Amino acid sequence: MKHIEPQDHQGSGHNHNDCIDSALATAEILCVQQGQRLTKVRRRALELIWESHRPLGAYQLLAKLAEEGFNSAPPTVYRALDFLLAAGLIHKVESMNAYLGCAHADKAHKGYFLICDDCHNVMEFDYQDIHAALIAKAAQQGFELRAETIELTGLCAKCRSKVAGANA
Amino acid sequence: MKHIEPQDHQGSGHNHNDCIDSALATAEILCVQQGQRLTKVRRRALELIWESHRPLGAYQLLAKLAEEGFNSAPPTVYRALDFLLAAGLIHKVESMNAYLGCAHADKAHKGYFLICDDCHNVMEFDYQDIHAALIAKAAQQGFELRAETIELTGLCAKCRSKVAGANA
DNA sequence: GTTTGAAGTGTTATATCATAACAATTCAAA
DNA sequence: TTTGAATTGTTATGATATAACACTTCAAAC
Repeated sequence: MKHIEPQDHQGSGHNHNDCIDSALATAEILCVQQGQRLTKVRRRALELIWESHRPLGAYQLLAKLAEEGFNSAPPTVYRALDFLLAAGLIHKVESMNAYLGCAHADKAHKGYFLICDDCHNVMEFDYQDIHAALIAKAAQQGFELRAETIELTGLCAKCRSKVAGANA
Repeated sequence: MKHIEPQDHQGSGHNHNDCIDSALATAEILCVQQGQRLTKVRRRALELIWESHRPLGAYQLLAKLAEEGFNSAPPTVYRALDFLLAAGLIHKVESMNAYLGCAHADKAHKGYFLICDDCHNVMEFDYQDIHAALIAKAAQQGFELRAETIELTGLCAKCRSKVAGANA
């Protein structure tokens, strides 16, 4: 069982800017390697998604881009999102219709998420045991797995103690 | 590891009407037990969802209901869907924005799905091992699990052989 | 350095999914 | 039968996403 990589860093006492910088650097390298162009709007979209501590909706992102002088029509943002998704630089959280920076874009992986119902923070985790079990389970049915959407919701540790405190 | 309960029955040589009847009968019993009212529109919505072999979109369902003289405004269908979801009689497939009859509404369970990218059929499966592992994994992080969205996409056995045949 | 063609972007319009708010009706318990 | 909660009707709007076609950019081929 591997450890969780926290996707959200609020309160963890470190400089989130480092994460953004690191994610952007990784993105640049990956795009060059794959002959993809990380254009201005794509790059800025990725930064903005990373700057948000929570999954960002397409129209929230569009508003931020528009503020900075980018074209403010929906296709702009959806094209950027499509690119970033295809490049594995972000994930879509299906149950929230929102988008999240991926902290390990350089490693092939699935996005497994723990989503807090209260603070809406999301942790991405990697869990090879479950992944292997799901592949095996699907194969048993003659099913060839392509993608996995694993989104778990509930209460994070911080919000649980907050609730407990309120009740005390 | 438990066996898969096929949610879609096309080609499996049995009478799908039996499944619908059984699901409806279960629904009636559950509603009575819980003091809930399975009204005309709710009942018919559930039947229509079951009659579809694939997850049904809210507006597809709305169109079918409208054909039969039910009110054709969106709130009608979303209210029915909300009721059926809350009662555990249907599931929402988040990655498709579509709704699916639940074959074991009488047993508390999570909806785990195998979704074919090609024919869009969906199989629901129950997998206690994974469920337990996910709970444990979440608990390890101090996270209290409430709901799970597990949606696996790929190619079902039938579509795999179809593709193989086309290439032969 | 010009051509050229593919990739990317701008723009308008529209499709698709979902809910807010308030009025009217139904239905069972008091 | 009243009465109040649940349900449904109705209008409007919000939220998410894509189609279609024109225009621009940019790098490789010439």
